[in-house]
Amino acid sequence: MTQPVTWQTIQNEALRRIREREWKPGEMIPHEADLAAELGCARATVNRALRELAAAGFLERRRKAGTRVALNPVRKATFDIPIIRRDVEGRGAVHGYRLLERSSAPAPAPVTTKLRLPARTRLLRVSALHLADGAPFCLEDRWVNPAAVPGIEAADLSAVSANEWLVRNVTLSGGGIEFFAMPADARLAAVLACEEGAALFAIDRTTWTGATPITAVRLTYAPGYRMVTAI
Amino acid sequence: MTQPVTWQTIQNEALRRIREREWKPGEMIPHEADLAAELGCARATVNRALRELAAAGFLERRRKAGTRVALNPVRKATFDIPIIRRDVEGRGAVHGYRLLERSSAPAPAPVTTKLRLPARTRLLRVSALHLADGAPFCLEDRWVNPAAVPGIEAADLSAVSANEWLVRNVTLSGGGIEFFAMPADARLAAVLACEEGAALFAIDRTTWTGATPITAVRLTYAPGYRMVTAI
DNA sequence: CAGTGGTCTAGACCACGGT
DNA sequence: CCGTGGTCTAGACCACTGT
Repeated sequence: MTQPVTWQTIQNEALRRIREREWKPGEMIPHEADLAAELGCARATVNRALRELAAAGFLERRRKAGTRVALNPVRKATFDIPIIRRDVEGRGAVHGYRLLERSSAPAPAPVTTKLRLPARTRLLRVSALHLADGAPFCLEDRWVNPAAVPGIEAADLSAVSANEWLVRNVTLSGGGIEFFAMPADARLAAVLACEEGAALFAIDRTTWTGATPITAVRLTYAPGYRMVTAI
Repeated sequence: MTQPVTWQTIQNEALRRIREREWKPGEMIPHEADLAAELGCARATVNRALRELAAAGFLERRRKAGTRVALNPVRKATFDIPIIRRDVEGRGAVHGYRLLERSSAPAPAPVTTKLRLPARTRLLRVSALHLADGAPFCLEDRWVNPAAVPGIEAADLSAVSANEWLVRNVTLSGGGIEFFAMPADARLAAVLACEEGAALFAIDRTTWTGATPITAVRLTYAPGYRMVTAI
């Protein structure tokens, strides 16, 4: 009944020892070589198991110092940020999309600052409303740097959302995300069909390709939206 | 000037090829063995580089089918969920803590449902306010399953927050998180020193050890709070 | 300086799953 | 069936860092 030793076997064993306090928080655990010998596998296997536990925040590893059980395990939550259509469909609803506005205009200061562009740079502005089963779901307010995204000027954003177009056509990139709550102003209340002052969940996202700013977007969700994940 | 080949070298090269459309979305990429030969390294090195790219959502890998560039790269955002004291201190403020309530009571239905406990199970209820530089920062409303957490009945939660006590004394193995916005009711407005109806950012979290429910907590943040991360 | 984790290599076997 | 990724091994060298 002894199953073959894989790195997951080792990982589960390590987790068990942490959970059952055989290895106590803050305490050093045996070296990779010792564990390999004890558990009857190669050091590389132990390494992979422990490396991932360290990445997940359960262990802290340093060269020479060794490995210890994390004292304050930082819980990490990973969110998938799907394109909105998928999000809607994942909730079992039919996705709808309405392009509200598309223009070129000097971007307001908060946007240019976040994208580190000169003040009042002309950017492409796209506003669109996402619907779930016909009801307002999420307002997408976006500013795109056309210099960094050739082709978007010509793209038909009435059929495919800018969100989706960018995911499909723009290079990989990094960026930042902020989650927060904000009250509905008159415009939001009208578009999202809620009362003025209603508490709305919102996401600000900026996207880059290397040092080139691509887009800044604010997604404002209709009341009741919850962003869910597992730890 | 040729630097030693590490898995990160390979990973960057792969990212470059994806970014510059040498490998197009949906397209198959060369096999591990071919890449290893081309890039002058062992297959295991290529494997690690590509495996992590697949985990990050850039590639899709299947046995026999091979590896292809993801068509809809799912953006993933990872949040560190620190203990609140650290969060406050990380913002350059002094953390304060006030225990508001501590009692034992039958938990309301939403809580017992989420924790999959019988209706009206008696749980330990802890309410506490976290302060940043003396101003209300976050209200912690928590229900703890005392059967699963021996020792908490005797713990002094006026000095250390329940949040921190649990992190230190229980091994949390899993759970769920939900982020949302909600309006301040009368109690929240009073405690967080904001107006009734103000838009507040809130987090519902449930925690488990294996199949045993440990705790359900709602963290409600004072207006203006933003949860920030990088992609 | 010396111990520990980080990584690479070359070879091997296996499980999955298209064909 | 058999190609592809998934993983293990044994040995090796290296980088970092505490002492």
